[in-house]
Amino acid sequence: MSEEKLPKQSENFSEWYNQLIQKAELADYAPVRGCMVVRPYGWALWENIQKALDGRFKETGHVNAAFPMFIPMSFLEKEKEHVEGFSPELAIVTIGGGQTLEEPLVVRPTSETIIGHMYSKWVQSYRDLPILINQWANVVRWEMRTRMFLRTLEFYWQEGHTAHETAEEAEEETLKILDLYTDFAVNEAAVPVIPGIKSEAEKFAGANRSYTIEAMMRDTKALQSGTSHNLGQNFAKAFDITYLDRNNELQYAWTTSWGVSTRFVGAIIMSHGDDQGLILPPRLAPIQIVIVPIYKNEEAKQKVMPVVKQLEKQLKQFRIKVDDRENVTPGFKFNDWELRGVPLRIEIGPRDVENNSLVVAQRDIPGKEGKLFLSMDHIADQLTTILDDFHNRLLQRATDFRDSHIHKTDNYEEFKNIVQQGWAYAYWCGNAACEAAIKDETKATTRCRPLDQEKSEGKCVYCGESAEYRTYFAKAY
RNA sequence: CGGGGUGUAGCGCAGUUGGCUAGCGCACCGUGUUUGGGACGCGGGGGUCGGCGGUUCGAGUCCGCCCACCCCGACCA
Repeated sequence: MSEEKLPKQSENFSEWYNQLIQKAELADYAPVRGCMVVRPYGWALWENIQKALDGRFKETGHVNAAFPMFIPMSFLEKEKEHVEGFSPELAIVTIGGGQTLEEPLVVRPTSETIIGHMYSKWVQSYRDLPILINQWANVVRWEMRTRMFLRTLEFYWQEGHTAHETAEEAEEETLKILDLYTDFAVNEAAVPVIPGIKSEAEKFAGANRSYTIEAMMRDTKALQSGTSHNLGQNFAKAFDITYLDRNNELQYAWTTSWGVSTRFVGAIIMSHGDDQGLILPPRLAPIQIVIVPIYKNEEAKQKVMPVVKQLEKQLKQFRIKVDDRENVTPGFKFNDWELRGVPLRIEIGPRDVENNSLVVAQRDIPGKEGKLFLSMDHIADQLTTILDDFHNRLLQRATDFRDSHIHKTDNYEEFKNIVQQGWAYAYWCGNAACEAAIKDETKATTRCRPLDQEKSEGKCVYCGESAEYRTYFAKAY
């Protein structure tokens, strides 16, 4: 429950974000720098994200397993790019049970290495492939600068790790997962994302190719919201994942990895929230509908509460909460649940009981405009439709916002202005030097080259050399 | 790691040139009146003043060291 008003998004987006997380009780600062405690409301949201993703993984033939959190230091060192990428941010355990360990143990920053090690034991023949394993886990990356959900020392995620017979199958898997992530983001979270390919500089340490779904937050910054990597044979060679193929010849397997983390909670907060607080997408919201009973005295309460209880039973198919707190006023409750982003609020007072009606307030439409005055008849069906419409409006609003802040440009001066308040969509020659110079001069990084883009003729927005594709450039989290 | 800032009740803060039993708002507990857009009265509980050491008759206040966190930078899937 919170008393003071939230800062306005337009005035201080970053404070808005930090305070909202605490006031809405999604998470709290832990006593360790850079770590967070995910509170029940935040975790319930994450659980719904998990459910939506996990179902999709299972439908596409993946299974869950669990690998250890401790990884021998030497494993990390087996893949050169991988260790170079991760060594600055490793947490390393050197003492166990009071004894200095013979070999330090790394707290996993990601599990390619230890899973690669196991796959080399499990894979002998092409008949053992593909392996399609996912794990839900926590990982640790010792970041310099942290932010709740977006970048914490420890975070929760799923990491899928697959091994395949051929390069083609691995690439197919990588793209299949990118599609799955896109479908999840759009249809569950109402977060419009742009699926694309990462530049060499931005790709995963040890991957041949990294794909991403990029989302625009309401301050126009980009957030990488999920990634899918084609690891080629890099890890197979480092960990000796070999198999006898159909011609009885020894081959290295082709592997992939992919992940979505608690960072996605940040994506939801910053894609949909407004000055009143959170707006949660109905398919993921821990509470989809809150019922606030309204009465002035005991007599009115006796009339209202039985109807509320009856309605609660009738609406079991929804994630529903009756706010029967006696110590706060309905007005307070309205603001409280709006802060927490509950999509729909049902108000039932004596007048409604008389009329067999109720009031439904929609979180995304402020004030009286958003209130629907409905009959109790067929109320569940009505609410189903209202929630679907809600989802569609959220998605539409986020998409419109994004599209109106993306600008195509072929001029570097214009480019510099665009990335101050949006994304630039510009030709880039692919040269890392241009990418680095742009980052240096504008703070904008390459986000991705969208997959649905046709090859065309253009000139790099920075150096003027010929270029075949446009790339999104933006400031990013 | 560099620059800046802050540590006093759960949160936000005040506490003057060192001086009485360390205060205020919100939150919390009890109670009564309230309740369709953030209610109010009355009565309560809660503190090793970040830590250690020093100066002093006396330290939240002055000095030294340490610790933690925040912001900016460097860094970063």
